[in-house]
Amino acid sequence: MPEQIFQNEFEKKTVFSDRNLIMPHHTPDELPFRDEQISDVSNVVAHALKDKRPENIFIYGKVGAGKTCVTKHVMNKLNEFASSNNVCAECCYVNCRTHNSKYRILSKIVKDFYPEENFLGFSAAFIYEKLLSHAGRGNHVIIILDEIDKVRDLDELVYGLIRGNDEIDKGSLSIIGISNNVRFKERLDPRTKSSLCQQEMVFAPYNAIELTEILKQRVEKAFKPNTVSDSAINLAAAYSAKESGDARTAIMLLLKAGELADKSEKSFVTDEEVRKARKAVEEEIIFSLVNTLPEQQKFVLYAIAKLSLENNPYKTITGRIEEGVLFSGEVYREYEKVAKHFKESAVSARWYREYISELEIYGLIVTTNSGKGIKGQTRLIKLASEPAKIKELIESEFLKQ
DNA sequence: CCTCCACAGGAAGCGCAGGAGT
DNA sequence: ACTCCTGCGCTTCCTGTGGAGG
Repeated sequence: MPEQIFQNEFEKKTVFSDRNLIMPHHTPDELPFRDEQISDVSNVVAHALKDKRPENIFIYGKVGAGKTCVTKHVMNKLNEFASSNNVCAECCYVNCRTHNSKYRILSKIVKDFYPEENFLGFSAAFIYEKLLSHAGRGNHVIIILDEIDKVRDLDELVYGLIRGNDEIDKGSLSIIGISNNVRFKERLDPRTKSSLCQQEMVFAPYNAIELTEILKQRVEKAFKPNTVSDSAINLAAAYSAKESGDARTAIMLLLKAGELADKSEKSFVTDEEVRKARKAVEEEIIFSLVNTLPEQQKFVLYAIAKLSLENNPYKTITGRIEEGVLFSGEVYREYEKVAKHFKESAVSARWYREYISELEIYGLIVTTNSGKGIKGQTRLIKLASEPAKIKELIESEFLKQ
């Protein structure tokens, strides 16, 4: 039986030549339209090769604008160059989503330098000293903090690392911070801010033309020749450019489209696959979004979906007629019923409004302020996607438990 | 014009979990 | 091991707002 499955899988036709090259985490050798940024980062980092401390860099840009790719690319090149020329400069990459405190970051860095030793359970001070003595031997250490906004005690971390430079005669410590959150910089301690932002760089999102070129390059490497039509690539680029200019989702879109082609045993990826892939990706996002919602918020969303289905007689708003539009108060009362049904107590009306605002930020619902024709001031709520699907999704979630 | 309605959203404060300091 | 502190989710209370209706 397994032999049969293996044999089938082995013989299965595929449009991919090397699927790994189109996975989201893969760092490509070439980064189109980022030459300027690469040389900017390299110029700063290059000081380390001349036994000088590179300035700290703060890189800001939206998701999928190539921030991580560019820094990782420069990091790899620098590490290569340093080791082949016997220079004591090294980069160390930390993703702060998983290492989100000073202690975790420091242990991760030290562990990278001494892979054979185990630092679990050692005090923060010990690990800090270990890092300092490593740098103090003449090493120029550049620490890349990706998603730096996720660090809980960033002020202390930055302060500690900067101050560390005063305590060592040789070598140095520098930071490259990467973030996609604009407002995060504002909450920083002014001293942290000024030392972290010695050099500031902004990565603009890609436009449709650039995305097309990026996708073409990836397709050439990851797909078999002539399996992806030009218009499919253009479509994927156009979708992503319109929404965010995000290269990562554009690439994901093509990966998904390729998978769909394989599944239906087609040997080409066309517009149709890209369109289907987009729908699938959207649904996946909604699915995971809804799944991670707190229970009470699921009740609220469920109440909205339920009412949207029931209230089919269209609600009239002066001048226009819309389907599935609900009043805030009406939803709250329904939500109370839903919560009661599941034997949970409902949150207060005030907090329910916070839930509504949050659901809107997530893009699960759309709200507008009531205008003329409606008593008082209230919000009109509408589900952003199909009510039946949302209702079904949440119902299946609760049946599982 | 005033009052009422049906909410929006700010401010203060409460209870709790979990991390830091001792 | 213990306190202390802090952030988080939430409630309570309150003021503000814009249209309906008298």
